[in-house]
This record gives sequence, C-alpha cells and structure tokens, in this order.
Amino acid sequence: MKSAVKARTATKFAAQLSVKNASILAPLTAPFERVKQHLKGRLALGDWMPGALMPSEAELVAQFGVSRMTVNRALRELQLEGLVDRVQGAGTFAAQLNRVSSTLTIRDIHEEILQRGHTHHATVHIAKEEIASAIVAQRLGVAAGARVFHTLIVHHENGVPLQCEDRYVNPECAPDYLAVDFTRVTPTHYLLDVAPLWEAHFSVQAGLPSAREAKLLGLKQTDPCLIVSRRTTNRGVPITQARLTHPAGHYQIEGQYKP
Amino acid sequence: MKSAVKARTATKFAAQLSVKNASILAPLTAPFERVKQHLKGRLALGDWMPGALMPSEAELVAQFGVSRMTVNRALRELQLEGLVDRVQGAGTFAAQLNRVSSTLTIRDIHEEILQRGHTHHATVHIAKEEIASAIVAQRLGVAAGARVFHTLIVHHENGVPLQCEDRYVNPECAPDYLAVDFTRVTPTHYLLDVAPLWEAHFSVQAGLPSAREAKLLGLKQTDPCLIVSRRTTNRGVPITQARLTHPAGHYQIEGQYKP
DNA sequence: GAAATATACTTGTCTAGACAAGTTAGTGCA
DNA sequence: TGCACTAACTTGTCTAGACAAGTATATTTC
Repeated sequence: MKSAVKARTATKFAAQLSVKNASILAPLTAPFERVKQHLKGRLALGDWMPGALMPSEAELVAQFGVSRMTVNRALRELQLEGLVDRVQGAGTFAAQLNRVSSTLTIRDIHEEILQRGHTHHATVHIAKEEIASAIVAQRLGVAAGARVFHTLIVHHENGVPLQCEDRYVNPECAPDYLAVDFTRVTPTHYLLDVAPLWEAHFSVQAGLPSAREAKLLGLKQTDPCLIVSRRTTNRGVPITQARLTHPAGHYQIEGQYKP
Repeated sequence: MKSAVKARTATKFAAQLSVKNASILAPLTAPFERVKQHLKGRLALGDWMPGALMPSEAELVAQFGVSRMTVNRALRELQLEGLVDRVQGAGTFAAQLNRVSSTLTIRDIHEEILQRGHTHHATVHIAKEEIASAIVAQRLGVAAGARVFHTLIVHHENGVPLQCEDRYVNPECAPDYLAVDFTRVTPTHYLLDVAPLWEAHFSVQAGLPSAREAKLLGLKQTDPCLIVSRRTTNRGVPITQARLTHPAGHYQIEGQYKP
C-alpha cells in the first residue's frame, strides 16, 4: 500500500461480463446508481415541479424490482446533493431551488504552495495579546474589552507576497497560541490541531487593501484584492476570525460542481 | 405540506424514553452516528497518522456490536467527507491531507435576488452569433473560426447593477439559445433546462473591469470587481463559458464548511 | 530467483424483513 | 362544529446473511 490517495474506478464491470451478468443484461452500473440516475434525469426534465411529491420508496421498489434499502440509499444521496427534500412520515419532494451545491477544497496555504512545487515562507508582523474591539469581541463571542490574541502574518510564495493573514483568536480555545513559531507552522495548521472538530462560515469578496495590507503586500492602495473572511467555531463556540487578503491576479479560488 | 425545506431534527429520541430503550442505555444517537463520531474523534486526536491503516469493518462490527451495514454506512459517510480513503480489497486509511472540503451553494442570480425580497431585472446588450476567437474556441472546444453564440447581460437588483454576465455558448448544445427572451429567463436557467446533467469548473478572483464592463456597471475602471469564471460541460462536452463581473462590496460569495 | 497460483482478507453492494417514529386523513364522539 | 383518536402510509434505521470484486501475501511451480 503505497499511495492511499487513489482514483476511484469509475467504470466498473468493464471487461469480464460473465454469462450470469449477461443474461440479466443491464447492471453496468449498480442498482442504486440506476435509481439515482433515473430520478435525476426526470428531475432535470422537470417531471416534478419544485416542492412536488415524488414517488415513495415503496413505489420505486415495485418499479425497479430492488429492495427498499437500495432505493433508500439512492434517495438519501439525492437528498445529500440537495436535489430532493425528504420528510419522515410525509414523503420525498422535488427540491425547491435549482441550487447547485459545489464542493470546493480549501487547503492550508502552506500545503497549497508546496504542492505547486514552490517555496513558502511567512513573516510575522504582529503576534500579541490585545483588548478586543467591539466588532472583534462580537465576532469571537467574548465580552467587550476581553483579551484576545492577534496575529498578522504575510505568506510568500517563492518570495512574492501571496496572502496577508489578519487573525484574532479566542484565548480560551488556544491558550498557547502565541507561543507557536508561525514561521514554521501556519495558524490554520496549529488551530486544526488544537480544536479539530470545527465548522466555519466564510465569505469571499473583492475589495481594496487597507493601508497596512497594501504596504505588506507591496501594493498600491487602489489595487484590487480578493478578500476571504472566515469565522471558525467549534460546536458553536467561536475559535478564530481571519481576514485573508490576496493581491488580485496572484490568487484565485477554484472549484468544481456536479449535479 | 407547506414548507418542504425543513430543518432536520438534530436530536431525536429526546423525550419518550421507553423502558426498552432505557435498559439498553445509550442510543441517544443512531448507532451509525456513534461509530462515525468515535472515528472522527480518534482521527482528530491523531490516533492514526495520515495514510495509516484504520480498523476494518469487521473489527468495528466486533467492537460496537452492530451489523456491518451500519459500520459500512459510517465509513462511507466519512469517506464522503474526505476524512478517510477507502480502497476495495485493501482497507480504510486515514486521509492524507488536512483538506477541508466546503460546500458552497451557487444559485441562479434571479432566484437569489428574489429570495432577498428584491426585484430583479436584466438588460440585454449583446445577443448574437459571432466567429469565435482563438481563446473562446479553445474554451468551448470548437474549431477556431466556428460560429458561437455570445450574450452580454447586466443583472440589476432593485435597479442597481449587480452582475455583468459575458457568456459564450456552444450552438450545438443549445441551438435555440438566441431565441430566448433574456429579460424574462436567465441564461443559467435556460441552459439548465436544455442541458441539465452538467458539471462545471469555476474560479473566483478579484480584478478590474474592462472598459465596457465598467460602463455597464456604472464603475470607474479602477474600481475592483469580483470576477467568477465558469466553464460548464456536459459529459465532457463544453456547453458554455461565462465571465461574471460583480462590483466589489455589492456582492460576495458565502459558504460554510464542516469536518 | 522469477512467475504463476492459491488463499485470506478487504470493501462494495444487495436482499428481505423488522421496528421506530413522523405525517396525514378519516372516523366518531361530545 | 370542533376535537380526540385511529389507521394508513411515509421515511429512518438496523440486522444477518450473501455474493462480487479488488488487494496482499504466502505458496507452489518452473
């Protein structure tokens, strides 16, 4: 076992079609996939208005001649993909919105740069305890005037400034935060270790850098930037709030989505 | 059936603990959830190095006293969340990267504006057939010099320009594209109908508007914008390529992610 | 030693049946 | 009419067993 990360075999059952399978003549894809694809296709064709009641599991069982567990898995995955809403006791309904949920992978910037085969180094400009401003206190869920940790770090890719990371941290969640050598370990990486079970909310927008950010990134204050604001919580308790500023053109977020 | 979109009941089995359940004394959460949480916790604590072999389904069955289907579902969901890699025949491995995959919901801009309780209207500035430039031809996977459809539409929220949508469409996928009244139906909505089973790749970046975009959005050419580039394909066949330009401050992409 | 084979173990999936729990509509009673 | 109750139907989950298919290792054969 060398490489655990491995492409999933997309097309199975390719060669080797035994007489047994050939007689049944169909299962090139797994039954639960067939049910999924059938419903996806009909949903896409608009067979059900948004919010309309779709066939029950029992009906699909009869239609496809498979067990309920198989139908259940198909429907459960469609729900996960946001294509249907299921309500226990009521039924399965076509999703209200034509929302397309995309998965976009956010990686630690250190790993991201290294994966491109480039070098990463960070410069620490602020790393101290501060009295939280009203806004910061609210975002971190601490009392106004409480002590919070504040770091300002610039990440470079091959020596070029790529990201200005302005971060506030709730001391109760990471009391030893300021003892970390941020030229060796990124805050993201450290916080992941300290408070691993986290959920977060982020927003991405374009904007202009502050005077300090412009200086640290080597920009004019009129140069556009991509700004990611991220607030991380652990079971509802705020851990950290970060503003990540990237010079336009040098950074982009990529992702892909599937139906 | 009024509101199909409904919060999932997070904590079930709340009241009403029958004698039968009380005797077993535990299942406040479903067994497959318990297995999931157990493994998540140990993963977070670093019990397995990235890439390390984790317990097999059979071992977990013995440990938790549940059926293999239950363990299988727990592991399958962990795989979906990117926390483990599973290889048929080999086993389950702790995920290599500390990647955090986020789900971000991209909606049709018309629905998005309406959901905010605001009015949407669109102005069409270009809607014609063109000879594809080299770059566009490559992106749409057509021969250089081939005919393609080109639309340039500005979307307004409460009368304020919100998005400049510069779009090229492969005529083979949507031959009647230009016949659509884009003041009533957005291109995204129409294309979703015509070619519903699609996958896409997108990138988000900050940048400056072109002269035309600045004029249409009522901006100076030095005002920063959030630019989304999206290329949509259907089973590998390119359908459409769009550049969506938004004035900074008036638009942001939001999302959330969970472990 | 190298190649082919056998075997043990892994995950992937399906089945048929079961019970729990939520929703809906109809029924009967006050 | 209004209310409580019931019955039918829905999804949520679990079980025990089965077979298929991929992987890794040990074994045999050349």
